[in-house]
Amino acid sequence: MSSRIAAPLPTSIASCQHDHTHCIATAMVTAQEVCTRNGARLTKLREQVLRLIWQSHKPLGAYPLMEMLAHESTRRVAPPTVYRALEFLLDQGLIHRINTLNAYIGCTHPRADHANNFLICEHCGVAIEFAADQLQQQINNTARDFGFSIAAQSIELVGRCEQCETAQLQVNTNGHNDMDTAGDGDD
Amino acid sequence: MSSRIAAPLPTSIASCQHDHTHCIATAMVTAQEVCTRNGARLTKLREQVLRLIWQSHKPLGAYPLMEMLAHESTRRVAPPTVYRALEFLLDQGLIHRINTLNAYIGCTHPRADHANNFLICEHCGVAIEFAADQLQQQINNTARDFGFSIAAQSIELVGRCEQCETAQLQVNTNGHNDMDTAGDGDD
DNA sequence: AATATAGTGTTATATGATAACATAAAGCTT
DNA sequence: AAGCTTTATGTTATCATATAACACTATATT
Repeated sequence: MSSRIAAPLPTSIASCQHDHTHCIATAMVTAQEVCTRNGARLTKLREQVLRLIWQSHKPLGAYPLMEMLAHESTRRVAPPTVYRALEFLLDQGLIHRINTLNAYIGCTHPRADHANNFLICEHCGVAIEFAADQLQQQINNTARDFGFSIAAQSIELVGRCEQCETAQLQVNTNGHNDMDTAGDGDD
Repeated sequence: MSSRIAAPLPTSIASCQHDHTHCIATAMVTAQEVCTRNGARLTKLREQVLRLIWQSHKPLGAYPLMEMLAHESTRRVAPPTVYRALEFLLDQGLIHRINTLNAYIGCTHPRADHANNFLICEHCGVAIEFAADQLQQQINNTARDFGFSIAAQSIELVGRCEQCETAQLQVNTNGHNDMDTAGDGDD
């Protein structure tokens, strides 16, 4: 098996069995640490945006996020407000942008090298960040072969996560769809 | 060295030394073959769009493409016209979409498995499609480890191609920039 | 307190993509 | 070839994503 990032286990993320309150809490503490170390300010707005992004393990678009913000504060929130917060969080390595979806997701290991590698389930919407040493080695080899120096890397694998794939097989076998509402249940 | 796709050699693409007329000609012939085999129609418009995309090895946005079309035909061309042609060409595997850039580029090996792997030079704008067996193997391993089944894959490495990196080093050494106009010279 | 810097609010607009419906062209059937 | 069906393109309107420019406010520094 290839190496993975540590906790929380991605399979448990996808399986909706994990304590997501813990995910959020950890992320917020880590975020504060990262910002402090970088001499950056995790303002109220930025923290609010990060928390909203962490509401689930599904990538969140800027405009849905904007509406959530507006809903929380009863004031109007314009695009630049959101995009500036997103830019800050991206710069700090606290979130990633999923190019395939034009959406944003919390980084599960903000301290490590900031590769941008995701498994994206097209059924339940969950995006699982992964790191794999051997894979990274091959990436580096490829770049080296071409004399290419990498500044940013994005690997996005779109398909079906284990849970949805299994459920889908059941559909094929049973003749009815157990997963009709699966897409609505966050994390 | 990792395995690569066959001709034309990516390094020669980036070096602006290759016979790009040949690239275009080959692409158009292959496109016709692919369409014929698939029972699809490479209409005048679609061929025109494919040819325009193949004008360079730099990803081309839909709107620039639209203007080029309008310029060629003196009639107005609306977005759907372009996007439908792009969709067709994507379906046939004749072009790729570069998610990082919201842009489109000709596929250099439309017959092979349709991975979407690119080295994108942020200096000269050229995108080099690559295939590497060992890398692909690691991708597959990673997916397997997570029980994830891949439907579509996109690897985008952004950085500097060999030529631009070398030129940049010269800048650092000489104290002046030899590459000021490099971004303008297509392939 | 005065000043500088960083962050946020606000308006307008750029950029990328699609929905819905109308028209035209190509392929089939007789 | 005439009529029908299917596919492709034209056209208008609109949605979705993102940024530019400038005003104002809060925070940090002196």
